[in-house]
Amino acid sequence: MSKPTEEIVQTLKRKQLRVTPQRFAVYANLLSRTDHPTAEQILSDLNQDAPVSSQATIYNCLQTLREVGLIREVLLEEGNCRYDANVQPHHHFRCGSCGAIADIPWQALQTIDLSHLNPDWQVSGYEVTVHGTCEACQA
Amino acid sequence: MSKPTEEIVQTLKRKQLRVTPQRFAVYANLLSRTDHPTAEQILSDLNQDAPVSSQATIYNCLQTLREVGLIREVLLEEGNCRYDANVQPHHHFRCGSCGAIADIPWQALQTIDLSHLNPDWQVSGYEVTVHGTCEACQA
DNA sequence: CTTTATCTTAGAATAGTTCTTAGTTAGGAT
DNA sequence: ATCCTAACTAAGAACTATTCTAAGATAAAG
Ligand SMILES: [Mn+2]
Ligand SMILES: [Mn+2]
Ligand SMILES: [Zn+2]
Ligand SMILES: [Zn+2]
Repeated sequence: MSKPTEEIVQTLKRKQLRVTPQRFAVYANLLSRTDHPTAEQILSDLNQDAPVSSQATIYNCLQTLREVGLIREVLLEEGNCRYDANVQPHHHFRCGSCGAIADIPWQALQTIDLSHLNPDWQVSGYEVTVHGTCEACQA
Repeated sequence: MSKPTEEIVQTLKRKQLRVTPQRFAVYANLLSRTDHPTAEQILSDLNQDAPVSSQATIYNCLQTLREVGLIREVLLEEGNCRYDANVQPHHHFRCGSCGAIADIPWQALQTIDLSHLNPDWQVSGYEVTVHGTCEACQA
């Protein structure tokens, strides 16, 4: 999922965003991982060698990136907002033991027919959350 | 979904819980509604006429009721934990405009085949979240 | 009735996130 | 190349949702 630097820069510019070191770092970090980190995890990852960004800026960057549709939130546990640079439709698996979240490709599950739901609703999409235990957490 | 008082009392006792006025009120309130309220909404609902419960007790009750499996959390928007007295498997519809959450009966959607997912995962269940706009929010 | 483990509560504490405000800067304009 | 400024960063304060503390109250068993 990791992209070359120049491609990331172009992606940000295409969204009319100034390419600051912090914003680049946050987006590049999210693109490089598939573990749906929290803001706090991104912060400590970026600053582990040398200070790169403040906490407030991480939150600002995440919010901005979300507003332009480059990243999205994943809400699967209380009080923990996780982020995902994969904005294509896909599903998630969550380990109830360790909290790990993994992607499930859209095509891995059959398409669900939503045509018989409440006709008053204007449906725009859906996603499936699968619950279970990951390999590492099985006794 | 509302149940007679005695039935609620018996349900709590069956779970070895002391039937306090506050705990009864929280559970009865949740049973009487299908809108997946937040702790704050339950609090103000219970106390609107006369003081019935403190904030801390609402949180305590919700946690206890969840631990014994009488209610469950519904996490569909950031920073807002909602509660549901319907603990049978079912799906949810969320209006992206007003945030309203509605139940979708389990049988309303076809069963999803999860047998071809990562075999290292021990799958225990799943649920579908449908996104869209509710009737009231359509222009 | 007594007894006591459980429960409630006000207020303090905590954690995640957002706000404020002053200084910095990316990048278009000159 | 330098200037200009709207956009951005950042430290700390503020805010909000939730949990903790510890002291008094009570459901319900005996
Ligand atoms: Mn994902
Ligand atoms: Mn529900
Ligand atoms: Zn796990
Ligand atoms: Zn709506």
